[in-house]
Amino acid sequence: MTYKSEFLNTLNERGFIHQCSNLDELDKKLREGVQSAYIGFDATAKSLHVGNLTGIMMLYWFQQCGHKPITLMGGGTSKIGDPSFKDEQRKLMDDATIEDNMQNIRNTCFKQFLNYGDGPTDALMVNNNDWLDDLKYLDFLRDYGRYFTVNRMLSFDSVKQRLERESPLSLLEFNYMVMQGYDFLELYRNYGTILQMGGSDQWGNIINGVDLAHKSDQTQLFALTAPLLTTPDGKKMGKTENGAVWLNAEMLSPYDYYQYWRNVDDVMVGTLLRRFTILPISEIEKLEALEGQEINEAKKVLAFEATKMCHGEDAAKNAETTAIKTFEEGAAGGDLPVFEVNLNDGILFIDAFIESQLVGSKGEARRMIQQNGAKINGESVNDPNYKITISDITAEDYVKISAGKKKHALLKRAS
RNA sequence: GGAGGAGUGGCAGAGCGGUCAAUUGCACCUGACUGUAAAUCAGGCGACUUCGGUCUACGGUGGUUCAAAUCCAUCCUCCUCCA
Repeated sequence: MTYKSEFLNTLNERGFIHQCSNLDELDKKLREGVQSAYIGFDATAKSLHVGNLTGIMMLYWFQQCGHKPITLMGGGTSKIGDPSFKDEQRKLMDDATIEDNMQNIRNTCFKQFLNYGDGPTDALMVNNNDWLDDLKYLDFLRDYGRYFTVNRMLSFDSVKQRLERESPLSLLEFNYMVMQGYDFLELYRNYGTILQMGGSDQWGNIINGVDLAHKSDQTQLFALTAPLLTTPDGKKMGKTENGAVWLNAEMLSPYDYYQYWRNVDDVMVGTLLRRFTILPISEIEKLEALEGQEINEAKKVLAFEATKMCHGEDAAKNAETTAIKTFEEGAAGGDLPVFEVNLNDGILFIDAFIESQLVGSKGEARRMIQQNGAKINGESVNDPNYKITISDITAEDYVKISAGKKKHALLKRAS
């Protein structure tokens, strides 16, 4: 299927389109001139993670195609908590924390992908707290509450799941979808925003806004969702053993970010290249065609390009160099975490593990050593009481310790 | 407000006075095989340890007992039915 608008064509060939409330009409609108679209983001952490990247990329392309992207921060809704597919209630947050998170997200995450400013196609960041905070309960119920039926709200997957699991769903959280629907209306009225995008799990919430605008303002707004990324065994993307894959370099180093992409499943490579790099489709098709061991080449490109998008070209190059040194030459690269220790007195291998945060406890370190997973300068060491001293320092003036094959750290002597 | 039921490790879910740091599945970690992949196989999976043990844990708090995740009381939370 081809579209008339550049935006939809781009999204389509890159695998971003899952559901749309009215594709033809949206296609037409997008050709009529500059439009604005938004995606809502959570402000519960001080960084976004790769789970948000699909949305960010959609806004990226939206802007590249000559439109105005709006990033809506859920400052107000963060006070409530999205019940979608969560088993437990989210903890509530105070204003100061939320505000702090928002600034962080804007300056470290969005900035790499979107151009903010005052121009017609410059990105805009708004906080729904600005209008939600002042709502008067009775007025709101009278003006908008009448457009929502509980019957329908109960039929949403996000709610159904919660009820089926007999997990508590408070009225507070139940209201989340009403708030989110109202956001859309508010953005339409203030900025003429006609489109809300998101992951397919947000479909219900988005449609709420579309319906609300239709009923209250007799206008047609649009919903567009992207397929949720899952690995072949059905797991959600974006989590590692250690938690979320953050976009903020302070919370996850560019090297680790690079490694995340470098280690994705074979079968995901094509999808991810389309979605998270801006390489021309023709080039992606070539990379996708690689088989067997050669897929690694495609993964390197993916890792490099994705890291470049998020952290810039220099950081991507450093990460790549470190990866090559570490994995292909068995040496060590500059991006590995470095810890200064007093090597004159020596340090127990086990303690060095703890110190470098490669493991969480001494017991775990012992296990690692017993199971042959612990290495010093690439050599397995089986003695749990081994003491690292100056004699372990390599010609490059460091000691490399490894937990398993992928986690490495450098020890340097404290000066 | 009334009557029942339930709260166990990241999740699911056994145990129902000692042999329980707690069966099992999923998740996770390490090793082998590979390609920094997947699948498969082997081992591991509370903390500390002089590897003998020690400590903290089965919603909270008290209690019974030589001994409690298991019994009692009370509080909290959730579920179902009734008002």
